[in-house]
Amino acid sequence: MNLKQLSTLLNLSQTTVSRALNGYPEVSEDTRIRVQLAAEKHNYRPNTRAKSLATGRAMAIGHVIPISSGHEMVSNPIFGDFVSGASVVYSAQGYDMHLTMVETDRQEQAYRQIKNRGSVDGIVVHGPRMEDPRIPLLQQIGLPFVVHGRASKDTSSYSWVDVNNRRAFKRATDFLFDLGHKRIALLNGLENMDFAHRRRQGFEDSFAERGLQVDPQLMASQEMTEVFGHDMAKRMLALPDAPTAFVTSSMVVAIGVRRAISELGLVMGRDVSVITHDDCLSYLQNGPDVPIFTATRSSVSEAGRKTADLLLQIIEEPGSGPKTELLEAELMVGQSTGPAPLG
Amino acid sequence: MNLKQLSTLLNLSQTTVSRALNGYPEVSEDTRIRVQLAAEKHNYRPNTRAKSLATGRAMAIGHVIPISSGHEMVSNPIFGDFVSGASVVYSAQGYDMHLTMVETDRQEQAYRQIKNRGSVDGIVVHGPRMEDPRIPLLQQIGLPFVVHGRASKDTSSYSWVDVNNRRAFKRATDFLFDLGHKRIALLNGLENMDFAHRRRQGFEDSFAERGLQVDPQLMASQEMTEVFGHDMAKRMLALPDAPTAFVTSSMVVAIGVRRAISELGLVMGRDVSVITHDDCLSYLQNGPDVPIFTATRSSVSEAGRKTADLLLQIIEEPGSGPKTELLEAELMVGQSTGPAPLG
DNA sequence: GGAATCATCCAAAGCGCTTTGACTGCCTTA
DNA sequence: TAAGGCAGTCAAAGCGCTTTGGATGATTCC
Repeated sequence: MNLKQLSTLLNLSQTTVSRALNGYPEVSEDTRIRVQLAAEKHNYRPNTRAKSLATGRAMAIGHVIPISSGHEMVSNPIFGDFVSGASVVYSAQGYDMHLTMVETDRQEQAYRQIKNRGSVDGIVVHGPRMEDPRIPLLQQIGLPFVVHGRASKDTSSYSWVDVNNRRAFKRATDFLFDLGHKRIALLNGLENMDFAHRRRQGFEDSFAERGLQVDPQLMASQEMTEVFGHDMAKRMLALPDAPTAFVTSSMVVAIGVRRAISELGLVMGRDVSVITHDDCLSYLQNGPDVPIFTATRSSVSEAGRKTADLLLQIIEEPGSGPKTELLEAELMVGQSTGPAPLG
Repeated sequence: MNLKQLSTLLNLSQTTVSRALNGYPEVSEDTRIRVQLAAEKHNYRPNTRAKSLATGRAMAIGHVIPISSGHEMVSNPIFGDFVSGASVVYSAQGYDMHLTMVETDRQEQAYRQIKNRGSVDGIVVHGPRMEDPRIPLLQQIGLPFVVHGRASKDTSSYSWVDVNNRRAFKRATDFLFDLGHKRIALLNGLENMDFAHRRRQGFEDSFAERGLQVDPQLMASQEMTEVFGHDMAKRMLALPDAPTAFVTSSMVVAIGVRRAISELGLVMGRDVSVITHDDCLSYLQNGPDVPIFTATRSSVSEAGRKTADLLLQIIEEPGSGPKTELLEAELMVGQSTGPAPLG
């Protein structure tokens, strides 16, 4: 059933039917109701492609996920939750969501293509690097966008939604210092990712405030996997001057650390403390009542919602300038931290 | 830059330019090259919406993810990897991917809407239940689809890609029996999900083959979280006649079991054995050399690729009948299993 | 030499929708 | 009573592309 059929069926012009359905005032209440009923009855929906051709609005948002082409591509575990947060906003406002996964080295082409094909009104940029060419590119080609995260080295103004990673990791480290820990290790994500760099800064801020130096042996930075957490923790705990506390960048890494700790016959929270960042992933919850891990917590699905909100605002009122939102992480005390062991 | 501009620029008709770019023979090699060069230079891409309006092909595939509306929606951790597998296939063949997340109770409306709006050529059905109304619905409205998984109670013929869950879980259980275990527990996903039901069948098959009865106390079925694995294992291990082995439905659950085991001062692989199903999620890898967990392994991103392949085949040659693919899981021996402890 | 063939190219219709501009009657207003 | 306003409707243009059904010469064939 399309507009034409529906309109001949009703003995009306396509114009009138269209107006009736889209809530224009130049239609009598009687015919509007008649039209709506008929549309309902025949399950009529305007064809998206025709509609957006005519209006110039795609009513769709693109999400572009960079994937590393080299080895097995690591799909970001955060992604599912982020997207499901965003999708709530989109569907509430009648937008569709398009997904594109692009190898890191084909980014530019991909974004240009997206722009020219005109199938989305705006896009969300995922996984920004410290210096990210996508941002100037998108500004240049004039496609509305919001970044999930930031690109530290980009001083231009653009829209983003980010967690205050630096502050969160400073607070986490402070918390451990306050408990009397002195040897504190950081297991971070890959530091070409912007968020990881900021987290390291927060970690170092805390040391600097106390006039202390970070021991490079106690910092590692890799893909955030369970195995990384385990292996690194095990290696560090075997050092002559082993750490008594760990700060980790994700729950999965913390779980690896926990495994290392228990393999060494130690008890987490007593012999070794662990604080992790917790993205509140739906399938990796941090315990029900008292959390398993003490954590800096910030919901990534919430971030998805906020990002989508911002992007739709920007699209609906162009020229309103860049919008940003900095989310603060909560510091939730769980069972994985305790006072530094004596001696 | 659109077709019209490009063609006036080249002093050619839109027809010729279009044909040149789409590889039709009625164009001289000279002009074809001239056109292609110009298109390249001005970064021309045909507008997707116009193109699909004209051709009737959307060149896009929809993925519809059911989300439970009630509590915090649990986004499937599998989803990211599945989708990234599928997206490789799509982009290789010039298809886009559309994502829709729909509350479970609004499914029917959503699918009808997708069909009528005509923005996709086919869809992938995620998370089938044992008796899933989406399958007859899609058959009725005539939208090509492939199910990731199966709906046991639906006897009609439709296309699907699935892991042989029943066989995998039978083999896992057999393996434990062969190691001398007698008290074996199953920590399963929600059993209204088809895959979970099949896994339970496999588990029970193994018992039946030995003339044994499953102890209902040793079976649990819930959302597959770490906390579920931990709490359930702890409860079961406290039973007078505690299990010596666990079969779990996901790595995350197995990790919870591991925590329970070590909290009780036991050693996994010696005092208690664990076999899990491993979806080969990119961010939750099961150890590098010798896997941490003995596991039935089947890559979900591979399943994504296969599903996408099938769906595109179905779309390109309609009427070729339903296609199916049953993937066998490998049984990988790791460090989490060993002979049943004596006494 | 005229007809038939072929290689190239083009004008125009059409995909399903929105939107502009115009056209009806009918009701006010001066 | 004539002019103006208004509510309700419609025909047609246009969004950017593909595709049908010719055109136009150039080439070949009898």
